[in-house]
Amino acid sequence: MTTIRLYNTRTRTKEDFVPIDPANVRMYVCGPTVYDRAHIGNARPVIVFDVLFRLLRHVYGPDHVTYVRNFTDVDDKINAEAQRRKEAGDPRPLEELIRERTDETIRWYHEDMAALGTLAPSQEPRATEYIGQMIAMTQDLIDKGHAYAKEGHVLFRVRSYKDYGALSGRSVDDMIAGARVEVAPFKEDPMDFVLWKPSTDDLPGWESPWGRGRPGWHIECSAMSHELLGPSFDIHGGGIDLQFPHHENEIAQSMCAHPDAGFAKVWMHNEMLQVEGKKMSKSLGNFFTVRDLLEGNWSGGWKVPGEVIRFVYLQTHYSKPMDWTEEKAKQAMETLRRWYRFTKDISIGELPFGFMTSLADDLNTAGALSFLHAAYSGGKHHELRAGLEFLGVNLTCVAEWADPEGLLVSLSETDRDRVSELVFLRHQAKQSRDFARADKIRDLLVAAGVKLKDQKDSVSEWELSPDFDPAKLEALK
RNA sequence: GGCGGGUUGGCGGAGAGGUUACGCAGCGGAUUGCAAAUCCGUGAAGACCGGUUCGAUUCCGGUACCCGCCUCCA
Repeated sequence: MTTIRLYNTRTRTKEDFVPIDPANVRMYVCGPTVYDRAHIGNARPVIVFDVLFRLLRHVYGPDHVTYVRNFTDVDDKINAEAQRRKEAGDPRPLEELIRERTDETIRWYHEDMAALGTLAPSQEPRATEYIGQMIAMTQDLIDKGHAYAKEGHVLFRVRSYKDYGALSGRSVDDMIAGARVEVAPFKEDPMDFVLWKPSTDDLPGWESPWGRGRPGWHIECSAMSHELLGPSFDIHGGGIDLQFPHHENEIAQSMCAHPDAGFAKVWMHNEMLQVEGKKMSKSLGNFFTVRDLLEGNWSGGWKVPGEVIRFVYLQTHYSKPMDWTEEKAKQAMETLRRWYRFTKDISIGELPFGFMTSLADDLNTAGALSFLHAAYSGGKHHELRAGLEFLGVNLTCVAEWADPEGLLVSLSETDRDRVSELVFLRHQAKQSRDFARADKIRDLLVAAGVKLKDQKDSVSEWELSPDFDPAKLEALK
């Protein structure tokens, strides 16, 4: 059996992965707050842990892996958007507006992530459907002396968990020294964090022993992972920016509520994504959603197929910062296009030599890809295909933009005749050795997005680029 | 200020204490009327300064620079 090795943030070492129960390998990944379209940074953990999900299913069997990824659907940004709609004149109650907004955002999320070739997790719990469990866990933490209620809030007593800060390598005292937060007066300790907070009438809220309110951010992951995966499970994943405070607080809550269980064994964190070397931000104009890329609504200006986006992400190890650049996207597209031609009609073979070893070595997707290149240049196209399938690069989807015949389907009769005519005219010009004319026609066709493949004696074969523009064919007299 | 991560050839990007990463671009060649596409071949690296070692880009220490987190952003 393949031994998977994973870098564990908790121990800061790469370890052999040994599941608690090989018959049910359990993974929890922090999912999105559903207030808007997912941006391309959100897509990174989704792709990274999708690859891990596929690897685990391969090694332990598809029915022996449980992957939970949550939706945070209680959040101030969601509330703000719902309130904006209400103020705009929508007469419906706030709760309904919120539900509509989160339902819509979840639908978008599913569409966009599916376009990236990711499998659906086993379960996708919504925070609002686990409020009862959160209240119960909060009460349990109070009962055990790890939390206290004050002025409608419930706060976690950080000093009651001796290992607080272990995951992110901080001590409570250091954090207080460097803290820039204003400390609420009802906190016993500046680092204590909220498990429950009161809601005003214009905010969504749930009845609780501490009055009408809503949960703090961190408790949802503790409550839902416990409910769906049990008090201990194998892998907990998310972006490195969640390491502190979110994951630190999750550990504190869960370890204090279930002291002997150990909570998550392996903690994995993906590094952040940049765009053209800079942090992605709306003010820099380099902020893109996945949908923006898919629809060509970004600085590159062209539609980036989901498989291409996925391929670009796979080229960088998850633990390193990744830079999204147009150049990378172009190269990835060319590589996939070339590979597609040689794999489309080929059966799935064995995985290429070295492929699985790389992937099992802390998810070295970039290394695994190099073995795909080797399979390609070695003529082992059925192995190349197997590797692509394994990584979730769906050739059926690639066909939509890489298959010349597929592109021709959408070509009108007139345009097809026009292209054929020009290709034939060029052929005639070549026959009569009028190379000036032949080259002029060639330049026109290329500019219009027609790719020519010259044959020895017969008329050239041709196919279309995705950017084919029939209007440009009219330039020739 | 505290904590964490990074720095590899023109660009992107991996592994390994000593032997070619790989991809793109470049260069040379095959092919072509010339190109494109395709194929073959090929030069080029390890931020800086020390240390360990027979030998380090790979291990250890320091310096510089970059990035992230510390503010419910993956």
